[in-house]
Amino acid sequence: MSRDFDLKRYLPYLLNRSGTRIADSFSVNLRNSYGITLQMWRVMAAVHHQDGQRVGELSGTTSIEISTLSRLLTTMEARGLVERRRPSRQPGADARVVTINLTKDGHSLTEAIIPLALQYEEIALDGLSEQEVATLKHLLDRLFENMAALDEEDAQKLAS
Amino acid sequence: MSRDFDLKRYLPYLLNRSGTRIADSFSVNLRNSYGITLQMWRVMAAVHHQDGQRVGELSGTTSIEISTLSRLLTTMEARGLVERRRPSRQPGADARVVTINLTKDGHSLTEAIIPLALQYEEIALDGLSEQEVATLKHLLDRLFENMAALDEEDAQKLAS
DNA sequence: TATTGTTATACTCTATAACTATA
DNA sequence: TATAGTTATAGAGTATAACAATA
Repeated sequence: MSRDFDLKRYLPYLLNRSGTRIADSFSVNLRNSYGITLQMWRVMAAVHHQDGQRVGELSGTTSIEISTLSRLLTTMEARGLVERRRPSRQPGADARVVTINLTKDGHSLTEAIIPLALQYEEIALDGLSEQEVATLKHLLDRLFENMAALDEEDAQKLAS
Repeated sequence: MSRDFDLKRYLPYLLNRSGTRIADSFSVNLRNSYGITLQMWRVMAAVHHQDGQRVGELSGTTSIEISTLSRLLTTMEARGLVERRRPSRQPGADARVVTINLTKDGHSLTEAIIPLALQYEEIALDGLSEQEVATLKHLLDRLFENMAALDEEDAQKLAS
């Protein structure tokens, strides 16, 4: 084992295993209890948070790749959870844009799932102090921002 | 927007977006520079950390589903990165078990990638104090342990 | 020409279950 | 009967590129 690489203290490893563990468990529960996938929940939670997001924007907030998202939206539209809108001919509107809204049913389903989602968060954070929770969330935000600052060009230069 | 559900402060969301951002960027770099996938790297890093793990064990340490892993190992074996072993007829050995080792090439490739992996970690953690890094890693460990304590039976009872 | 979103294709990953060989 | 691992199949997700409509 390499002296300077300790998997058990390697951030991407720690991030991946806690993330997938929560995701996998919640995913099973969503399917069994509500018949939806985790990705559908992510879309619903994101649109619930901010209604009328563009498809590209939504791809960013959900971390779902845009072509996957476009087809996912078609499925969700067919199931009556969301609707696509071409922002009508307002002055200066960009007619290429498509915005996404929750339907009434989609909104109700989201509200119904939220308590379960919060229970999972509570279980994950069990035993942590308010202060620790705040610190953790703050630091996760920092990681995200730090990675955002790394563009593709810079990333390619890393492998030397 | 529901009063008690703030996506921007929702742990699974924060975890997922920082995790996928690091993973996506590293993944592109691994493919372009070394011709391997992120999942292959995860296997290599896990076996590098502890040689001779069983397939089931390795599924746990890599968070890769076991049937996916089994086929991935076949691919990696064909590329000369790892080898499968039936622990030979030692007294009391379980002949059903298959253990995984890095080949010499697999080991060299892993060692070659480690500096890049550490650079990604450094970028993600940029600007954080030693203390903050230690806290973050500790808390991510806690999350993982908390989720491990939740078995499937308990999980099903959550949706009420 | 560039951008927004959709669609097509091939590939990877997951979920489930059947299968083998052991125990 | 149960367990470790492999394999088969179908369904999701990703990567890439081509495409239509609009800017």
